[in-house]
Amino acid sequence: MKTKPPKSDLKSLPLDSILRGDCIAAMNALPEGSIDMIFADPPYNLQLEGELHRPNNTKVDAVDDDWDKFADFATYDGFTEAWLKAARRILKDDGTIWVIGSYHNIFRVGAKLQDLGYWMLNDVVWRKTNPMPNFRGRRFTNAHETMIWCSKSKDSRHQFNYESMKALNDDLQMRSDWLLPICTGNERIKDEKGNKGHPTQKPEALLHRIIMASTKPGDVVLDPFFGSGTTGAVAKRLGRRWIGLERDETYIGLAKKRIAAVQPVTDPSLLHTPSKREEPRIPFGWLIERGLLPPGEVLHSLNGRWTAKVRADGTLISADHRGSIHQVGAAVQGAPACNGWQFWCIQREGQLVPIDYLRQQLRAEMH
Amino acid sequence: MKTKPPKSDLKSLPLDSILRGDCIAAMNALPEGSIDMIFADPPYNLQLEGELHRPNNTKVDAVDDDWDKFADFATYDGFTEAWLKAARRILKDDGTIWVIGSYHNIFRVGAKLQDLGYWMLNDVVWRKTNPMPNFRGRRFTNAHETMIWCSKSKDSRHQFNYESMKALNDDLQMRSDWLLPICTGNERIKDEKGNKGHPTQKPEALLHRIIMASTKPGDVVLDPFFGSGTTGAVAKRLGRRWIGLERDETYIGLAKKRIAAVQPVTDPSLLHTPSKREEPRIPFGWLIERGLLPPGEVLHSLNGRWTAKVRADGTLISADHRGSIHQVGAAVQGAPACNGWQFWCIQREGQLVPIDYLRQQLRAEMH
DNA sequence: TCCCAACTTGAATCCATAC
DNA sequence: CGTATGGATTCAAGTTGGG
Repeated sequence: MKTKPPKSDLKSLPLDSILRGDCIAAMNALPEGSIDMIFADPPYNLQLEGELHRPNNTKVDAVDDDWDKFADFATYDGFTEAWLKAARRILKDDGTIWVIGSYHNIFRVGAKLQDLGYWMLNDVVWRKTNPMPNFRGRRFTNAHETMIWCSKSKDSRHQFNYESMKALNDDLQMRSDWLLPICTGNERIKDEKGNKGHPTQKPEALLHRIIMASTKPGDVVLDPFFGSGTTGAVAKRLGRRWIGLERDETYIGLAKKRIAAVQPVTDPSLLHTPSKREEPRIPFGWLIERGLLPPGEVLHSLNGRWTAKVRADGTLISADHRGSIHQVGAAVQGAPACNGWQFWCIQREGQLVPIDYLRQQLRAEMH
Repeated sequence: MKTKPPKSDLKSLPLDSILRGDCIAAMNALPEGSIDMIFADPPYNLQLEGELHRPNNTKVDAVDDDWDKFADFATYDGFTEAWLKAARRILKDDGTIWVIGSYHNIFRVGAKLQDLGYWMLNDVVWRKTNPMPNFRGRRFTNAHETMIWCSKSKDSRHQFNYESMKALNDDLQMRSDWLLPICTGNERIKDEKGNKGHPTQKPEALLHRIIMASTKPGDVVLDPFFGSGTTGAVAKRLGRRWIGLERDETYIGLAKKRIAAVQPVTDPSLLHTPSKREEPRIPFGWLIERGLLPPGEVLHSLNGRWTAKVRADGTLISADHRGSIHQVGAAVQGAPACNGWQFWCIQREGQLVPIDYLRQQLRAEMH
């Protein structure tokens, strides 16, 4: 895509402010080709039926707001198409858009993005360090959300701050899976009654990474579903201009107050927020999945007095006991506890070698 | 969804074999409602690459009339719809399907799954320990692929081996993000010239987890895009039946040889993890009938705050409430529900012991 | 002031069976 | 079919409050 003169100048934009009303109408009222980056956190169209309780009988405070209710997929698709079209018109030719969602909506959003001519650059997974567990034990813990990052079209020359991302990631290329905690504690905006101000507030660290990756200082960032204003708060801190669109007057009030308190960072060297590198925990079961131990293999205790068989799910079974390597190790000895990694051994060239040896092997393979 | 008699018996299925030909035709020739789980690794929409290039080099702008590209997506969508429909017909009512893909195709596949009435259970992210780096430094390293797990419909009662997954993950719930290496080294199938036999061979560890999570021993697993046969190899090892569909004779040859060399785990106790849910039900009244508890015995709540008396018909009576162990437990606490087996206790040697202990005793006596 | 235990909470399509 | 009911099920952080 060729570099063009901007279709509008900054003065014609309602910079650093929140526009109240329907986001589609508001976007249609903005000048064409004027926005550098859009971050959108649209309704997810959750389809919840009854109530959900934790095992301790407390009720989960679910998202049941009217703004998340759609009659059916067709209605949701129509809404998605309408706002994505409006967004595409106001985006600069080299601008990009981020959309976040869960499995309830993200596949529909992604297909629509492609249908409308957006060009996918990445899908990025936000892995939550502290997701809500699955309380009924019927599925996998829903521990991530998906973001889609697109340019306006295939030929766009999008902004990507490769070096900044590399620096954020201990000098390794930033991957498409990001590990970040959900928004809790002091960061979570409260209303005057002390309740959570918005049910789906996103963490500032997430927006920090997104804005740092795909915009320059001074760029205009627009958020059509502004909510509690995380996008505006981080954009202001990072020296970007921002525009928020929001229907709900209460959310607007909370966001305004929040953003007013933000101090922009003037010294760019302060922007370096190194991410923690995670040390992967290695469950014993992974050795079986990975073929380092076959199901049915016999393990021997270090002293040779006991044996146990490896099961396909990573538990052990001995004459009288079944459970984890630690549990069975403790049980056969009648001990209160046992480190199964050191206690159980395999035969290697006539020697008994603790299974911890295999774990070290696996760790090395996983860096 | 109610348990129904199977619509076909195992004898009518081409078990543990590869059918050569088009997967849609092959699925249409199989009996309805006969498959427990489908794993599908469909082709990505790679023909898109060249065709998006406009001959006149005009920018992609007004999306609605960009019918060239729409035609490409439409072709892929038509193919996706056809094979997903055929797959849904042969799936048992309580069966599930897994589909893996990347951002090139997974959003279209996901939307189509929903449109066809499949019910999403999870989207699962396969995080690669060793992804291909991004050479141009214009995007994030593409370090994951996405899998969608669906039941046939909203009312299905899908198989999920919660305890096995928990065991595989050091006794913590298995999350929706899985860290596994890509398939390399000895596991990678080579052709007779020593080149890689299949371009997108999936790691056996991935299939191990999928099959362990969502099937029982003896279940029938079908893979409509069989390729190098990873699904068959792991299914055989884990005591499941399998059917592979594949067009390419070369891949079929490689897969047959590979699967023939697999040693199945024969001991069922290594494959099946019992769960509390599948234990036979013991009515509380049986404890009284069998003399384990005399009528009039006083039960104490686990925290010692409440008491209730056992009546001869197996109900309890407290100061204000009368009913089952669960009902009275819930009522005294003012809770929406209560597991009376864990809540109510008897005195044994000065300790409060949950009545669940007596249930276990009774279960043991009944083997 | 420090420490530890107890309590709270988060975008959730979260049950199975008998009658 | 619908309705009633037995009874299985949670992880990581942050906050609160007492000793």
